[in-house]
Amino acid sequence: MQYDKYHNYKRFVSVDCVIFGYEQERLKLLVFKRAIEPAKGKWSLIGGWVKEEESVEDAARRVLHDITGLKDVFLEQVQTFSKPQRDPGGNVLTIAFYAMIKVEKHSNELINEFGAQWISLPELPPLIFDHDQMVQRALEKLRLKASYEMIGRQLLPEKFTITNLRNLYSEIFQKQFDPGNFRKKVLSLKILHRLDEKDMSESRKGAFYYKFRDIEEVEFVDPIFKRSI
Amino acid sequence: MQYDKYHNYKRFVSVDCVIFGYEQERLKLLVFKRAIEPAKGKWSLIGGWVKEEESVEDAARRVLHDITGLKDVFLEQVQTFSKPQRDPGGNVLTIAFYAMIKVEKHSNELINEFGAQWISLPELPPLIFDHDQMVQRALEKLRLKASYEMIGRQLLPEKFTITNLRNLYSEIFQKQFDPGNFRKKVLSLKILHRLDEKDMSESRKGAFYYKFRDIEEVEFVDPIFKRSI
DNA sequence: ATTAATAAAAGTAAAAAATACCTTTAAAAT
DNA sequence: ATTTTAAAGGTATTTTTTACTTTTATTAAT
Repeated sequence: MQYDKYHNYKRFVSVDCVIFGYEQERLKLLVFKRAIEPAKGKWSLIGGWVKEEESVEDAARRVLHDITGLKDVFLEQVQTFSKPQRDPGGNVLTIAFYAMIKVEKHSNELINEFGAQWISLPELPPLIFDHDQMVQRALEKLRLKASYEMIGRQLLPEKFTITNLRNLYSEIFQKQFDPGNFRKKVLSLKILHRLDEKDMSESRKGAFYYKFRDIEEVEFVDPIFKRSI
Repeated sequence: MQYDKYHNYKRFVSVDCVIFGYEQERLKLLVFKRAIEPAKGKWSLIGGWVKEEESVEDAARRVLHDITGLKDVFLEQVQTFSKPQRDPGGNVLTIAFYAMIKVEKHSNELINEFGAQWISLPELPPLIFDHDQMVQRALEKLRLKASYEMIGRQLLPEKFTITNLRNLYSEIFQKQFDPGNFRKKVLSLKILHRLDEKDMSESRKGAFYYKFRDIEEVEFVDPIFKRSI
């Protein structure tokens, strides 16, 4: 390697994952009891070392797979955190990711084994190191994404009602949306497909189940907000 | 250090900077003739090693200062690039940043010394490694930023005309904006302060110079696009 | 001194999008 | 048959965006 003389510029590199899920009409985060010192037993995000022969995306995907048993998870970089003192155990630079997973799909045994728990945002305990910051930035990213495209495909179960989708948005933005206007907006995007089945648990009339149309069918998705620039 | 047993997870870490400037009514990038092997003499972004005792932001700021002589430059993370084979010289993980600087303010001697050049986007030559990707992602970030807040404070000279600002936006988005509507939008944000002086070089009537109001004066800046969510 | 030329500045009308709010509907429970 | 409920489907108002027109301040030419 030509850069060997620069060996003192080497750093520990890890990834940390902010894992979003949606369960019982609440937006939740998968958090863990940390398994190693320092801060062993404290609440934290799940993370892992980045191996020499893998990219940070590969590492995050590997960590997620080890924990949830899931492949093909939605994953996006949040930001790199690199203050030399951020981790009292050593000078570790870490790349934060956020993921969205369908809670009902992942393997619970793995989660129990790792001392993990799904916790809704308002109930989230303080996390170790700068993990609270990571959560904050991940939320910002999620909100930004949700504001220019309709998300839910990665979080909601296969079939869901418009009310479920609206409630997901309420959870993400911590505000209420007008049911009629939200429905109008969502349906105008033409990304959903109505099933012939209804969810009868919430009302007399029942609410039609919908599912997201396959991405291949959807030629062009309008942004949620039309903008000129 | 408690993590010493994990020493094989150490990686070379560098930063690379996409430096935006605005000169002669064109959005430009500061690119460099690479000084070291491999790819010595080829066009590249400016980069540097991240030292053990600094954050990646500190490193990027240091690199920028060394090149331009400027402090307090606008700087934001773009994304981490980490494919093991991205740099043929070694397995280097790099955090890309983008910066905006006022071209007229920086020291030209430093730039000449480093074999640097301001080049407009359409004229940009192919860059080494994955630097073209970095430029693309930086541009996306810049566009996103410019679409929800009025930028220009970091790129334009102290005083400028609305036409200058509109032209900057045209360069960023590669499209024309209606002069009347752009003016109306910009002035409605109340972030500019009109001077009593005119630029007479572009028209008989002359165009008033403006400058950005101090950030302290500006209580709340409307986003460029009002959105509900 | 008057007029022509120019981009800046200001204004106006139409279209589109967002918002607030109202009515009807389908099914279940009484 | 009636009541109840959230869902579904409106409608009217307001706000924002877009397209286009008119006026203005100044210089240069006549």
